[in-house]
Amino acid sequence: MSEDIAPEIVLALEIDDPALADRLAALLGDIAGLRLAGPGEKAAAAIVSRDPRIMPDDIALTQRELDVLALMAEGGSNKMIARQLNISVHTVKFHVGSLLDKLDATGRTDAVAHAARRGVIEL
Amino acid sequence: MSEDIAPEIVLALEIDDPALADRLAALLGDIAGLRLAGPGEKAAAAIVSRDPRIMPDDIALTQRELDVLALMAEGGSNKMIARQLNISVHTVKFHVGSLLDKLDATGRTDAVAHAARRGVIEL
DNA sequence: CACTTTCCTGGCCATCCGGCCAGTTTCACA
DNA sequence: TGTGAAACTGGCCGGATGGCCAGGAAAGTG
Repeated sequence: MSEDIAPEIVLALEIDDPALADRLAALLGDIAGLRLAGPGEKAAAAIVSRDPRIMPDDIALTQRELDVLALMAEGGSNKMIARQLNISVHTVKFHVGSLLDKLDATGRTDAVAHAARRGVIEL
Repeated sequence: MSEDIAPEIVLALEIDDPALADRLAALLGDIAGLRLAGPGEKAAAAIVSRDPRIMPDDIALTQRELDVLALMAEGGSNKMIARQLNISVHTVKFHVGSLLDKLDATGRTDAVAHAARRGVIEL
């Protein structure tokens, strides 16, 4: 038993919804063997939002937009995405434009970041 | 009173490491107001692995690179980043180039995605 | 003192990106 | 049938991006 007592498990709380975050913090705040991570602290695991952060209907993404978005998140250029999906670069730009619009992003990098934050895509 | 008590928070436990998963399950198993999700059950949040996917030393990012990276993740253009950091666009490009190199990315979008995956930045 | 690292700046240029215009097809739904 | 949404394609063009070259200044280390 050199493995002396299990060290505390440090949990990062990464929840956007303040209400939910508060409730979780309260519930988890004083459990022996478990501690919430401070800002910037390294954690063994994180609690992340899994609620289908509902996307307002008017900005629901179409299947094709999701296809393009996924490839964007992989760092694909318009040209590469076009090849992957067997469509023209123009069409890719068209979908990218819609994505920037719907995700309220300034560019493709911003679009991917927003989508990831909203849980639309998983990095 | 009318605010009838907060409903249970359902947490999904998505940890690969069996040991860590077991310990967490044990710790969280009987907390009032909180319940672990069954298989397939929808959860309000999930506990995911956040193991410090260590960054090899040779790709350690400098402070300035982290500054630029953070602003990139916010969708900032080279010009905007330059203004924010009070440096020239050329210098921003220089740091972006280093980032693409170190993160093995094909472009700024890819760089941000990689950095997020590695836990270098938080989206 | 040399030496290295980090940070900084400039020019040049091919390519990519995103916004604008315009159009066609297909399919579901009223 | 017509009306709309989605997907697709094209041209055009200003600006952004990224790679290449070349340097300089400051701080820390041997």
